[in-house]
Amino acid sequence: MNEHSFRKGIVLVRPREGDKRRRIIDAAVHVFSERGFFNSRVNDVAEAAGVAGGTIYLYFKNKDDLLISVFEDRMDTILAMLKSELRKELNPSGQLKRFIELHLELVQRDQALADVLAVELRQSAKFVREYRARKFYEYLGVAEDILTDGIKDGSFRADIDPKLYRRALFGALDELTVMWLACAREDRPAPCSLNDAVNQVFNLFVSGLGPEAKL
Amino acid sequence: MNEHSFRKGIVLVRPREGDKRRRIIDAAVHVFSERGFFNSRVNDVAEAAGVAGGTIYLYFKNKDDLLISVFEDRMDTILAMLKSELRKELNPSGQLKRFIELHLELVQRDQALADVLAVELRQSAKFVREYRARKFYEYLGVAEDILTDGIKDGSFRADIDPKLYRRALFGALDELTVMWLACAREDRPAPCSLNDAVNQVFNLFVSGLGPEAKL
Amino acid sequence: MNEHSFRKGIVLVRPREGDKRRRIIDAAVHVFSERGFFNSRVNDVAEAAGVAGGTIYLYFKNKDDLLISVFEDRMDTILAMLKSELRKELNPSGQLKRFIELHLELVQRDQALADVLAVELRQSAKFVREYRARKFYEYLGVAEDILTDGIKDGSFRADIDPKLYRRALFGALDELTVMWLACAREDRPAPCSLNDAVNQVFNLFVSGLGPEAKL
Amino acid sequence: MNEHSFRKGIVLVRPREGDKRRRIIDAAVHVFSERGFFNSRVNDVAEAAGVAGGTIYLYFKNKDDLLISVFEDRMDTILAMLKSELRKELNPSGQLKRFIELHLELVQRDQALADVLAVELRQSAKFVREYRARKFYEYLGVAEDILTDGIKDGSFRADIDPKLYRRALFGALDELTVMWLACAREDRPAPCSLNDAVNQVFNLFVSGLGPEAKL
DNA sequence: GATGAATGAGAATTCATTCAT
DNA sequence: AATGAATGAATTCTCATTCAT
Repeated sequence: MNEHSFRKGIVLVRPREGDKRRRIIDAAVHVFSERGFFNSRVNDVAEAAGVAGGTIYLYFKNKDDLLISVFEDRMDTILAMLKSELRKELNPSGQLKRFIELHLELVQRDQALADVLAVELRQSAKFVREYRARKFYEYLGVAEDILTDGIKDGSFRADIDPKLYRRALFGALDELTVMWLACAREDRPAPCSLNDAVNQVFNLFVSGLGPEAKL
Repeated sequence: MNEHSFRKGIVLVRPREGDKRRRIIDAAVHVFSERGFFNSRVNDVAEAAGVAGGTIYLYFKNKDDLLISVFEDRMDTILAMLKSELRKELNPSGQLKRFIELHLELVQRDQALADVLAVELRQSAKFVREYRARKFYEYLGVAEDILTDGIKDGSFRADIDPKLYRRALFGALDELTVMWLACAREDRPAPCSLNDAVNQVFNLFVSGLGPEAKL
Repeated sequence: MNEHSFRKGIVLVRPREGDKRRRIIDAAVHVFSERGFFNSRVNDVAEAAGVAGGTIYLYFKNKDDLLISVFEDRMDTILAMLKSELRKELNPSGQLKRFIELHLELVQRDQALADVLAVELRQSAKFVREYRARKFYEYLGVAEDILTDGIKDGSFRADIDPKLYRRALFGALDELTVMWLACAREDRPAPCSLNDAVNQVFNLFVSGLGPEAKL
Repeated sequence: MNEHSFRKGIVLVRPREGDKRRRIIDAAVHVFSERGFFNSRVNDVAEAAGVAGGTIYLYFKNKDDLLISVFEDRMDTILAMLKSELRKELNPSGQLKRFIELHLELVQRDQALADVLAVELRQSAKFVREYRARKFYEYLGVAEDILTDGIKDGSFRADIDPKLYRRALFGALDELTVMWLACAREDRPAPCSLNDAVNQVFNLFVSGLGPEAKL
C-alpha cells in the first residue's frame, strides 16, 4: 500500500512492510491448493494467514480479486526470474531447454503454487475468460520470443507458427505439471527425474518423435 | 419444449426411454460450458433440459455426479469413435496423425463439449483428484498405445517415455483447445485452419523444431 | 403468483391460495413495526410468518422489495376502501370529513400497519426517494380531488393551492398518527377520542378553507 | 481542508476548541442527509469531516449518539433563534406567522439539515421512540405557547386542543418540507415561492382558528 | 416418474468499534 | 488527542437437495 513510508537503514522501519497482504497471499496459495478455490472459504484463508476474516477485505476487493492477486503476485516473481535466467543463455536452443527446466523446477519446488496456477486458476470463469490474458500472455510471450529468435538464427525451422508452438509447449508443460501434482497428492513416485523430464520435453520439441530426426 | 411431445389422456408417444437423462446431460454440457461448473445452478441445467429441478435427482445422485456422468457419457462416445477410426489407420504414424485430427475436429464440432472436457473437468476437487482418472486414462492410453506400437515397429525413437509423451501430446492439444475456445468466445477468427493445426502438431511431435530434422 | 390456477366453487381449490406470500407480508408488517425495518432481520420475518428464511426470497427479490411490497399491498387495500367509502359522500365537505375519519380510524384499528406506513417506510432511502411516489401520490390525489371538487362547487375558497393543501392535510394526519403511535407504545392514553380528533382536524381545514369561513 | 489551519512546529493557531466535534457534526448532517442514517458508514462521516474513523469515538459514544448529538446541537441553535425571533412579535397571530416563516426558511436555507430533521430522525428506533421527545417537544412547545396565548387573548377560538393543533401544524410544515426536499433532489422547481407557502399555511391555520374566521 | 415449492445450512461481505502506536 | 489498521459479529442472500402431491 504505502511502500515508501519508512526509511531504509533507519531504525524506525515499520515492522514487516506489506506483511499482511503478503501473508494473505501466501496463505491463499496453500488453502486454494489444498481445498480448491471454490471449496475454500475466505475465512479459511484468513485463518491460515493468522488474520481476521474482515482483514482480507482491507487488501482485496473480494474473493475473486484475491485469486487474481495471487496470480499476479506469483507471476511477477516468476516472470522476473524467468527473464533473468534466460538472459544467461546464449542461443535459442539453450534458452528453450532452460525455459522447460525452469518451468518444471518450479513445479517441483512449490507444488502448492503449481497447483493454483495450473488447476485452481482455471476454475474462476472470470479468471480464465477475462483476466488470464495479461500475465499469462507475457509468459507465453517469453516462449514465443525464444521460438522467433530461433527461427531467425536458423536453429529452428522456419515453417512453424510460433503462436501455435508456444501454446503447444505450454500445454505440454502444464499437463506434465498436472501429472506431477497427481503423483505427489497420491504419494506415488514421480514418473521420472526432473532431468529426464526436461530432456524428454526438450527432445520432443526440438527433435520430435521421428527415428531419424536427431542424428 | 416438451409440452407437445405427447397427447394428454391418450396412450400414444411415451417419450423415448432414457429421454430425460439424455436431455439433462446434453443441457449440462451447455450450461457448464457457458457458466462453468461451480457457477451453474442445478436449476439452470433443469431449465435448459426442459425438466423440473427435482427431476435431475431422479437421474443423478447430486451435482457432482451429474458432472461425472456428463464426462462418462461423452467419453464413452468419444473413445468408441476414436478407437474405431484408428483401427482404419495402418501404421502408428498415420494413427498419431489421425488422433490429433480427431481431437481437434471434436473441438471444432462441439465447442461446448470441448470446453467442459478441457476446462470444467479440472474443477471439482472430487473430479480432478479422484475421478478424472478412469476414462481420462483410457483416452491417454489410446495415445500411449500408438506410441508404444511406433516404438516397437521402429517408426518412433526408442528413447522416449510414452507415459510422458502421451501427456505432452494431450497437454498440447488441450491448450490449443483452450486457445480455440477463447477465440470462439471473443469472436476472433481461429488462428489457423484445422488442417494447418493438425499438420503443425503432427510435425512438432514427429519431427520437432530442428531445422534439418525431417529431411 | 398464479392466482387463477384453481376453479372457484370446485373441490380442488389449492389450499390457501397465495398463502405464503400473504403470511410473509402480514408478518413483515408486525416485525418491521416492532423492531423497525433496519433492525429487523429477514429471518425474523420468516420466523414470524412460519416459513424458512429462504422462502422469503421465493416471493420477494430482497429485503427492500419486501418493504415495498408491504406498502403496495396495503395501499391497494386502503385506496380501494377509501375510494369506495368516499363515493358514498355527496359533497366535498362531507368527503373531506370522511377522508380524515378513515385515515385516523385506520391508525387506530391497525397500529402496526400505521407504524410501518408512517415511520418505517421513511427509512429506506430507496423507498422515500425513488419509490414512494406512485401509490403515495395516488393517496394524495384522492385528497386533491376532494379539494378541487370543493373549489369548483364553491364549498372551498378558490385562492388555495390544492397541491400544497393536500400535503398539509396529509402531513397533519401523518403527524397525528406518529403522536398516537407514541402514546400507544408508552401506554399513555390517547390525547383525545377519535371523534374529537376528526372534528378538530376537519374544523381546522374546513373552516380555513371556507369562502366565508364557517358561520 | 484542515491541513493549513496552523503552522507546523509553531505554537500558533491551535484549532479552536471543539473544532473537531463541530466538524464531525456538520459532516454528519450532510452525510446522513445524503445517504440516510442507516446507510451511512461512520467512516463516511469521518472522511467528510476530515478526521480519522476512530476520532469519532473520542467525541461520541457510538453512531446513535452521533445522530442524537446532531439533533441536539441543531435544535439548540434553532430553538434559541426561534425564541429570540418570536419575542419580537407582538401578538399570537404575528408569532404564528413568524413561526411558520422561520420553519420554512430553515428548510430552504439548509436542506441537508431539514432532511435529517424531517426524515432521518424518524429512523433510529431508539430515536423516534425514546429520544425524539425532548428537544422536539420543546419545539412543539413553542408552537403550543403561541396557541394558548392566542386562545387566552381571544385571537384564537377557545374550542381547539392546542396539543392536537401544534401537531397538525408541525405535521403540515414537515410534509411541506419533505415535498420541498423531493423537488430539490430531483431538480424540479419548488411548487411555489416561500412567501406564498407561508401565506397559504398561515391562512389555513389562522383562518381556521379565528373565532369568527377572518372576515 | 415428475414436479417445483420449500428448506436451511453455508458463505461472502460489511462496518461499528477498539486499541496499539 | 489522533490515527487507521484490524477485528469479528452480524446479516443478507444463494442454491443443492428434499418431499408432499
